[in-house]
Amino acid sequence: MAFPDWLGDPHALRLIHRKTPMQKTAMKQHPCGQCSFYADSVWQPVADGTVCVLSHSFSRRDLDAGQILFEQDSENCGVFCVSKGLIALRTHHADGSSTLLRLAYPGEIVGFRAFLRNGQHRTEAQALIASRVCTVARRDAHQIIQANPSVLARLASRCIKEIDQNHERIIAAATTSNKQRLADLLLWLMEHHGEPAGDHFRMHLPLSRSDLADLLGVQPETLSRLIGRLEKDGLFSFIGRMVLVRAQRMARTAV
Amino acid sequence: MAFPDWLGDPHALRLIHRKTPMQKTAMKQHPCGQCSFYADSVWQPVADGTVCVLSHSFSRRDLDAGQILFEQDSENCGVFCVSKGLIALRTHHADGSSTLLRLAYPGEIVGFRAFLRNGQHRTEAQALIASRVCTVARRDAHQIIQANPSVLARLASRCIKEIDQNHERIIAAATTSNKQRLADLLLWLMEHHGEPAGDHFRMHLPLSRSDLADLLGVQPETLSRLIGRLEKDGLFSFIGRMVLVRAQRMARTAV
DNA sequence: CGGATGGTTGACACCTATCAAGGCCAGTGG
DNA sequence: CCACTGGCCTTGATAGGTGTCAACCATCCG
Repeated sequence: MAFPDWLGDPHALRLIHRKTPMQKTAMKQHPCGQCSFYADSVWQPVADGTVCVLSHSFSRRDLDAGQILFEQDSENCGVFCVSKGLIALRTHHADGSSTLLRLAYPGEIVGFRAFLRNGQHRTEAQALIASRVCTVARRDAHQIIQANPSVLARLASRCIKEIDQNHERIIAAATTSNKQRLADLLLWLMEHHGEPAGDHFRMHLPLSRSDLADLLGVQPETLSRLIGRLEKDGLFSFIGRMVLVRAQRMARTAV
Repeated sequence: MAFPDWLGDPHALRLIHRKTPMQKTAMKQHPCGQCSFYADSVWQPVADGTVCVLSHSFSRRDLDAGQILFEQDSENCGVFCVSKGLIALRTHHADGSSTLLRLAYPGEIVGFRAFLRNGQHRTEAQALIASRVCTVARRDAHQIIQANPSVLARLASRCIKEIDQNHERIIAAATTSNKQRLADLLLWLMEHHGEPAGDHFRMHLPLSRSDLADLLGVQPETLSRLIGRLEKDGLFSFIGRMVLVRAQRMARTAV
């Protein structure tokens, strides 16, 4: 299945990693050792004595759908890693409206901008579905980075990934129609949330219509009409937040 | 004058720094010591023995208007710092069209994504006006970062800045009209390239119309009409690439 | 029941992309 | 000198897309 570049590779962090016996020992003590994203974790390079610091300031937190992980303009209190579920990053504007800027899936880091600039969050993080987030407290995270610069390198590489995605999003907005981008977005979401249903695929949308509209940069009314047009094309069906896609494989140029 | 957030603060790096005698000595040996952006240079933390490595792999290059600094899909060969002029980062698409993604002014770093991912450039860098760029070769840059992690921290902070700007750009695109964003963009460019002319300000646009259109995410024909509408409003005048703005101070809500 | 929320639909004005044509200007070659 | 060309930009016509305002519906909840 073809994916829209501006959303990134949905499976980028879903990797199976083989472990040597030595690595297995290290993983036992490492707080991320149990995590399926261990190999790509920004904390993976932490070893030896520093693991204690990491373990000490490490905390897991379960979030219900709709719950807020951190508020906009709040002080950063650490580095958050999504372990399960789906986190939405949005900004609230002065006029009361808000814009959904990014989705963060398991394996992705959240709140690192505020952490690196040692300041306030410019976005709000909200769990869209039941989620689990692992946190490393700010003070200790700084200490760990001090002791182990390759953690910083991994953080930087996440930044690069995000800049790349932003660029793809800007390019997609300039070169692709809204209808096509909605189709791309839906197929991409289907990769995460979809399940087979006969010859179809089906999912429960984790996003409200207005969040979807934000991701495309259009008004909710326009989104509603885009959905109508997609449905008329016959590839998608919509029943509330249930979405069915008829073709399992759909080229980006097919719509 | 009010600035559009999505373009960043045009004076962010124009700072006057006081120097202690000790700093003055360090600056004499430091290749960036003469640069007016020394205090904020990503290489500023480099000191002592490592300065030799830095100086050794340091090279300056002057570019004419229109000249290419690096090509898209070319291998990264170092970290580039804009010292003078204006660099445009654009991507070329398969269909022959291209999109201007970012402008880099003196003090800004260019090509660091390819450097950090140790791969190819995804954008092309072109000098829009006569420019000077300082380069630190890749191999040595990696060595310097290894020896001095705070350089990496500064690079990461540049990444954060770029992500912030991308976010502001996405928000601006979703909440502001194209006409308003063009006015914002012109005023922002005026800060860099404008000069007083009586009670007006005047500048020679460093960008073609189609580059301007790219920055707004519209077609060139639309840009031409937006310019016409701005001119009709009376705040701007256009004669080819010469732009006059009547009011020195113009609120973002004034258009 | 009343009200809030989330979503859809309609009407309308406006904006934009697209295609086509033409103007302006610098460079080129007769 | 002129004609020609190509790049850059503008303008016009037109169809289609989008924002905005408003009404409406379904659902949930106190």
